[in-house]
Amino acid sequence: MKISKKSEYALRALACLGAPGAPEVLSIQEIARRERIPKKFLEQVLLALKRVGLVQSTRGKAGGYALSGDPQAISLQTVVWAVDGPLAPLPCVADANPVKCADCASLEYCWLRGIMLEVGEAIAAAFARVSVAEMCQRAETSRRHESHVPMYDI
Amino acid sequence: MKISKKSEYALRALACLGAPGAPEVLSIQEIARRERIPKKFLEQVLLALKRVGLVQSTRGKAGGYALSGDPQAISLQTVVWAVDGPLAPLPCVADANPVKCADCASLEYCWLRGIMLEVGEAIAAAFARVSVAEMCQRAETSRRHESHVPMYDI
DNA sequence: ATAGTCTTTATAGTTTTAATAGTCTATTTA
DNA sequence: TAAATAGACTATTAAAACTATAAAGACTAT
Repeated sequence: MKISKKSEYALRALACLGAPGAPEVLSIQEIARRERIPKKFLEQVLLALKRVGLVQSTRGKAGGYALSGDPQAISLQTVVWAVDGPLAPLPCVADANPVKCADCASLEYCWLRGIMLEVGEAIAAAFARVSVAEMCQRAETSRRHESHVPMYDI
Repeated sequence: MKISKKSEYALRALACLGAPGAPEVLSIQEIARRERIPKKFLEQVLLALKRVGLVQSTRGKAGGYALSGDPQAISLQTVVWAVDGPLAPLPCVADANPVKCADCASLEYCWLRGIMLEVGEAIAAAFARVSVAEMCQRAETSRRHESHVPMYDI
């Protein structure tokens, strides 16, 4: 039940782009440097975010990525969904394209699916509760604390 | 965010052992046959369940596995935990042995960890809401429906 | 034109998960 | 006590998923 590196990087990249005081537009390279994310991998992540419209990009010199849309209105569920697909504990629970398990008589009458459906909804709800804006705020608070963390804690 | 086959098999095996009308003791072979689970793999799953006391076993002829403890009092969280470990979205969120991520200043001040901690709790709570007894009941209801499912639905 | 950037596709490397194999120990029964 | 049946444990293999990198192309501002 772990989230992928891809999701983690996506969240960190968005927090980076939404950090107060940061330039609106940041290049892949710059984000990679700031968040210590492998650049080539980050490229794929940002592309996935772009496909669903969470960020926009400009090419050429001084180009890069910027947040798109209202950070208040975008939940982490949307982000994770964009890079990792549905938050389903079983393939048969995916909202978009549920795949029946080999040994189940039918989708409707699978008891395990019923349970996992509920679990999946709980997971989705947990991510849905946090907006990108709130995440950025939390990150900022954390950054302020970090500078006070003594070295032996690191 | 998928659960492992191991967890799925564990749940199915328990539902099999707790099915009303089923013999108290079932051999690995019998469970494997009923649930169409690879026998040797099921063996490992049942061992994991035994280690935490969810089932008990007897060897020799007429031996096998049986439920242990009160199915009402055991939640699916316990089951999944037994075979897959903590339901943590990130390694730093594990309840028992949290591992700090390489790039975080500290466990306490990581904003991502804060968020994932909440998500992890939501997941755990979702599993905790369902008891083994309830699962068995659901499975039974489902079995009754299955027999009425027309072939073209299968 | 050129430097800097994103885009796309392909592929290599690594880790995790799933499944299998083999050997050992315990229990019943003839 | 030997044969049959069943679990216990350790190790190995196979497959899939995930993470990361590479290379060539396309776009934009200067």
